[in-house]
Amino acid sequence: MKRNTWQREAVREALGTNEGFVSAQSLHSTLRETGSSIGLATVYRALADLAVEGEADSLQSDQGESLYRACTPGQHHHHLICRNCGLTVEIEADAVEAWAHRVAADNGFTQASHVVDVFGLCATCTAQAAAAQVAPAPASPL
Amino acid sequence: MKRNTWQREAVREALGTNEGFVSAQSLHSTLRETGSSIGLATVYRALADLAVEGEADSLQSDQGESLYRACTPGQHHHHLICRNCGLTVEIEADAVEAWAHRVAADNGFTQASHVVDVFGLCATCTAQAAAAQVAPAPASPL
DNA sequence: GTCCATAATGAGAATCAGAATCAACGCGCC
DNA sequence: GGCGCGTTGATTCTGATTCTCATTATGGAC
Repeated sequence: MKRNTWQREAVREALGTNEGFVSAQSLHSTLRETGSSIGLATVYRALADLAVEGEADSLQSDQGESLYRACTPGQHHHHLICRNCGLTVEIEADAVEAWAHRVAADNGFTQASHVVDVFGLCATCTAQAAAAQVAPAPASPL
Repeated sequence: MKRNTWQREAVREALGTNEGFVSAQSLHSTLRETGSSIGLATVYRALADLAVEGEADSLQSDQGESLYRACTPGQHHHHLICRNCGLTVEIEADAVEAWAHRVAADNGFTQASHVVDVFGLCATCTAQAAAAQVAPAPASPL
């Protein structure tokens, strides 16, 4: 039987208030900062559970950390992620789904699953980067 | 200046003789088994260099390990990977490239890059799995 | 061929994310 | 309210990867 604990709820809520992907470690710090006495192991367990139940998406950061984010349950989708601020947009990819299955079948593969994530700079961060371009770091003047 | 050492060459060669993705750890063991005295740190450095130079592809396994594989340099491509035996097929994905850029642009994102990998069971492993189905592990007989 | 500066190496320590352990706690059912 | 057992959290452990630093050996100059 699955029990409903405030810790699990706190993790779910903390995840929901975040618009981008967060690591288990930083989610734990955040919860501790809000006065919660939740343990790190519990955060890991709760996140793993949420991911299994389809209430959270997970992906690996460049550094190999697992990052999590609340998502629409029971629906397969992909992400468009700002590599600067972490802003995440859920995108549908029916075309890519079909393509992935076709490619797999063409090569004799069965039980195809796929990882499709798009990284970029969101409009805000693009604007900021453009502003920074006004005073770029000078190249070696030699 | 980049120097040419036999260690770096050994890593490149070991990577090339492998048809699937291998972890740094197992590549190191393999090299030691062949009598090489190469160090683990060196294997990591060599793999990181190869990845930067585009001579190797890397991805994260389920367990968070970094896996590497020799690849055609200077060419963007994706992978169809057998989740049982690790067999890897390079696939082209022009359609997906275009789709990724369009989706990014539609959402105001710039500098789009993407991660597209397809996992499945290769023909061989599918056949093996089917054979195993003949004598499945019995469910609880109660 | 020899010399030299320095990039690269390798053994081991350090670091870090995450999993495992286990006694204590507390939720849900009776 | 009592009980059983699922959950928690402090701690320890593990395993991958990175860092450190003395040593080695490459490649260019001569």
